[in-house]
Amino acid sequence: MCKCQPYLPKVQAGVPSDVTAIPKETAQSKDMEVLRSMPLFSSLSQETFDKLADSVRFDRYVKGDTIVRQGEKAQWVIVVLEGYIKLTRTAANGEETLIHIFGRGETIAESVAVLGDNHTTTAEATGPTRIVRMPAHVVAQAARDAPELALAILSESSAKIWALMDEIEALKAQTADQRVLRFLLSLCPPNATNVEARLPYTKGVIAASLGLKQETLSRSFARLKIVGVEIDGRKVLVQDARVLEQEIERLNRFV
Amino acid sequence: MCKCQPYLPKVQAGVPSDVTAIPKETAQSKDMEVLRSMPLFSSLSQETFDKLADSVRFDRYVKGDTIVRQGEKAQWVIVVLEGYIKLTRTAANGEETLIHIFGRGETIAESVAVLGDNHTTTAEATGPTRIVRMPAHVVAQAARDAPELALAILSESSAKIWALMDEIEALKAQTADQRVLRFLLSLCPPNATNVEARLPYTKGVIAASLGLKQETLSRSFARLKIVGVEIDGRKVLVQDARVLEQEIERLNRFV
DNA sequence: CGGCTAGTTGACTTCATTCAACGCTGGTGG
DNA sequence: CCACCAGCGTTGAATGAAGTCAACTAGCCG
Repeated sequence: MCKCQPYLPKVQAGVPSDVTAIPKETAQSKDMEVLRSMPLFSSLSQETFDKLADSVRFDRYVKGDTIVRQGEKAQWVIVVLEGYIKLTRTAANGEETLIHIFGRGETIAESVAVLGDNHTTTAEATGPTRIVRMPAHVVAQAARDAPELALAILSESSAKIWALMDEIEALKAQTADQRVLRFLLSLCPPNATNVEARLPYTKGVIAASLGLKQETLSRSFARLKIVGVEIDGRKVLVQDARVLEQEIERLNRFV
Repeated sequence: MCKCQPYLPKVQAGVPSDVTAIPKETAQSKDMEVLRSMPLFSSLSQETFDKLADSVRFDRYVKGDTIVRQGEKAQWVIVVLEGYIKLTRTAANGEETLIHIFGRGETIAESVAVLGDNHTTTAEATGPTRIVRMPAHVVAQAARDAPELALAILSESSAKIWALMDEIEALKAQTADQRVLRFLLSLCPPNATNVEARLPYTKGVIAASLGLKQETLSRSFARLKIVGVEIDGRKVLVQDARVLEQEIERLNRFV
C-alpha cells in the first residue's frame, strides 16, 4: 500500500468533520445511557461517572479522518460509540501498518492519557464513526480519586493485552485461510447456521487487520466457498459456523 | 516444534525447584533494594512498598520450569529478578506459540492478578531464573488503597501494550532478516561499534520469539555476516550498530 | 461522460518452511 | 576411558504459501 507519500490528513487530528451536525442535547441524553452501560463506565459509582460525564464531548467522523496522531501528546480518552477505528503505526520509511481495530464500546488511549504519555499509534476512522472524548487530565485526576476508575481502566488495558496476544498468536501460528475463517467466525453467533452478516469495514482494511494483502484475502474468500462461505460485496453468508471451526482444525493438521 | 505431546511439566506450576538453595535473609535484604528500584515499585510511597514487601516471596527456577499455567486463576503477581521467562499459548491442538519474553524488572500477570482473572498464557523459564512473587489479593487490596500502585500497574500494562504492538508491527511489516537485525540491535547500545554481546536465550527460543523457525534464524545469521555480524555459539559480535540500522532500511526499499 | 476507488483474477516470483541428513558438545554408564 | 546418546544447531534440496505486478471490472461521484 502506498508508501512514502507525504502525510496529508484530510482534517486536522482531533478536529471532527461536523460536530454540529446533530443537536447536542438530544444526542447526549441518549448517548449518556449508552455510555453508562459500557465496560469502562459500568462499574463506576454514580458520583465518579457524573464527574466524568460533565466534561465529555461527542464527535463524529467520516472515513479517513485522523482522530489521534502518532507522536502527539495524549489529550483525550476516547470511547467508540459507533463505527470502527483503525490503529496504525507509520515507520520511518512511511510504511503504514495496521495494528488493531476498535469497535463500539472500546476505549482508545485510556492508559496513555492517564499516564500523560504520547500516542504510539495513529487512529483513523474506517467509515462513519461516532465517539465520545474526555480530557485526559480529568480522567487522570478521577482515577487518582476513585480507585474503581483506575481499576476499570486497568481492566480495559488488560483486555487489550489479550486481544493483541490473540493477534500475535494468529500471525505466528495460523495460515491466511485460518485467520480469515477466524475473522468470519467472529461475525457469527456461536454454532449458528445460515448466518447472514455484513463485513464491518472494507476488504482492504480486513486484509490489513489479518496481516494479508488484499489480493490474498480475495483469493482466500474464493477458496472458502467450498466450506459454505459466500461473499457478495459487503454481504456475508455462512452456511454453518461449526463447519468453519472444523475447517480451522483441519488446516492445522497439515501445518 | 513437537506438537500434540501430552503436557508433562517437570515441576508443578508455582512450585520452585529449590527455594531453599540460598539463605533467605541475605537474599532478601539485597533483593529488596533491587525491587525498590524497579519500575513497578519505584513510584510507590514507602508505606505502600512496605505493605507489599511484607508478603513477597523469592523463588528460583531452572530451564523448562512452568511458573504460571494458562487457564489457572492468577494467584500471584510476579516480577523477574534474573533470567528470562517466555509466555506461550497452547492451542486446542497442542501447538505452542511463543507470545512474548520477559526479562529483568518486568512484571507478569499484574493486571490479571489484580482483576482476579485467569491466566491466558503459560509462563516458563528459559534458563536459570529468579523471581519475586506477591499474593494477588494483597496487591489487589493495595491497589484499591493506594492509587499510585494502581497507576504503576497501569503503567506496566501500558508498556506491555506497546511491546506487543511492536511485535505485531514487526510480524506484519518486516522480513525475517529485518526482525533478526532489530533483535540484534536490541542487544547493542545505540550507535555503538565493535559490540560484544551474548544471546540471552537459546536460538530456538529467539527464533520463536521472532516468529521464525530455527532453521530460518540460522540462515539469517549466516546471511548477516556481510553486514558485520558474527555469531559463535551464544557470543555475538557486531561491528557497527548503525550499519545494522541502515540494512533494515535498505531491505525496506525492496519490499 | 471521465476519472476514482475497491475489488478480482492470472502469471510469476520470492521468502520462509519442511524434511532430512549431519556436526558438535556435554553428560552418563559400561 | 571410550561409546553412546540427547539436545542444540547447521546445511542442502524441494515445496509451498503469500506477495508482487499487471490487467481488468464494477460501482460511484462530480
